[in-house]
Amino acid sequence: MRIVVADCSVSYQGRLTARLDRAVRVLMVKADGSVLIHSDGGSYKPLNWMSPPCWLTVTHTEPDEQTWIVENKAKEVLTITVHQVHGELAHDLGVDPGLVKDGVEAHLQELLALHVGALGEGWTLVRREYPTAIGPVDLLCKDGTGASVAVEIKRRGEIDGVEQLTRYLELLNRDPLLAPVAGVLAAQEIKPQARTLAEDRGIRCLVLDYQALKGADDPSLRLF
Amino acid sequence: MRIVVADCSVSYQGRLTARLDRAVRVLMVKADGSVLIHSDGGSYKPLNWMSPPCWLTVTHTEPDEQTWIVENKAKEVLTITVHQVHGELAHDLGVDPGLVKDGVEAHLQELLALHVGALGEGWTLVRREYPTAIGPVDLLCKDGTGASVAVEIKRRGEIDGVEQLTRYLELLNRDPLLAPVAGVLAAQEIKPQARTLAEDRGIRCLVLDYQALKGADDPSLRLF
DNA sequence: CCGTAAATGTCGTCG
DNA sequence: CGACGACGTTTACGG
Repeated sequence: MRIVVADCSVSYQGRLTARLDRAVRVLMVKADGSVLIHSDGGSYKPLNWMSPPCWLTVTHTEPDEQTWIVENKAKEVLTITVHQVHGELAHDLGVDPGLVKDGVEAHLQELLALHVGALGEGWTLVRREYPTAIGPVDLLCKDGTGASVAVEIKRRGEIDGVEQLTRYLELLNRDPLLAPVAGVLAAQEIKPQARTLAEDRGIRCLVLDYQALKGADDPSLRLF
Repeated sequence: MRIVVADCSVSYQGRLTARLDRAVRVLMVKADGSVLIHSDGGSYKPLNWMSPPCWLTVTHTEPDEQTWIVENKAKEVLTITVHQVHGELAHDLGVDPGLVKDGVEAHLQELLALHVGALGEGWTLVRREYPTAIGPVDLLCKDGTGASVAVEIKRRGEIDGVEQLTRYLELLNRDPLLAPVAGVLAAQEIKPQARTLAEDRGIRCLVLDYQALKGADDPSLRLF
């Protein structure tokens, strides 16, 4: 990793054409050759960048000026003209152990698959990732009466999730072995608009309590 | 902007729970208090971060150890334990003039509006950005027989685009002066799932050749 | 390797 | 401020 604070101009030619006029910025060159150009604001997204795999070539066009050219296989080119270097720092970081996450959608699905009874009395799991022509349904279940229910799981329930589930339901209901198939949108948080649309379409909304699901050995599990 | 190369451990509690075990990383502290934690690989996305607006507090828990706590309004907390500092660099960058983009996206609509004949024999343009209650349709056309056709243009045709066009068609078909209105999804690339859904709904899929449209003076223009 | 869905998405625009 | 769509989306996961 090499970090350079420099007065620079930048141009990018690739999926679009973009340019950064001359200013002082931070250039981050990673071990794999990728380059990030950061300003002193915005969010984590750099002003401009080149992702690996890519190759950096530095040339001195003038005594006090460098030109960095970063290219990749797809012929995208990031060109950085370094007018003046204000600071520099380099260090070998080695390989990172990586981020360990907890609480994403996959975990919710896992937990709910394990405790499908939380959806209703006597419910059973048919399978996770039940395949359809347009993609897999998160959970396909049978309710207490043996009727099919498709469950779509989201961290946040929004319009998109309702649309997604609606598409699945439309397809599943064409299968005479399954039909009629009801729908449940399960999420840690459900936006009012999504709830309105879902209920309008006869889809049940269920707010999940992740903590309660995790502590599901606890019989005081509360989902409703 | 302040950059610190440090041996550190990190934890994040907020929309999810995540943790980074001890390793040497680059900590970038921006003028607005936001913090990025980068490793020597991956892409432009940091391993972990806190976006502005947020506030950084540094405490010395032990003589040779700092604890950085970054919090925001939503009570999300990023905690960085700095075990050892290997390098440091600070510089005032000032305000950046920002990225200037030259979009390609709008061009596609422009080009197709000019050469609407490419959609079919005898087609004519009614108008671009034809207004509906839920937003403008990219193109409204008449085909060779005088029937209405709504055209949705995307760089990449995905499910979302089909849903969008479906909503437009539903509205447009309520207008007795227009109905029946057919639909065309036109994109440089159409995903199989989107194609399946579109055709299921009677929406025609059309793959656009940007180069051919650009060289549209050339009578050998081929879209099909 | 390709395709699809998730994301602490981020970022603009528009109501 | 919230909703919606685009993004050089990026990233992870499954066939």
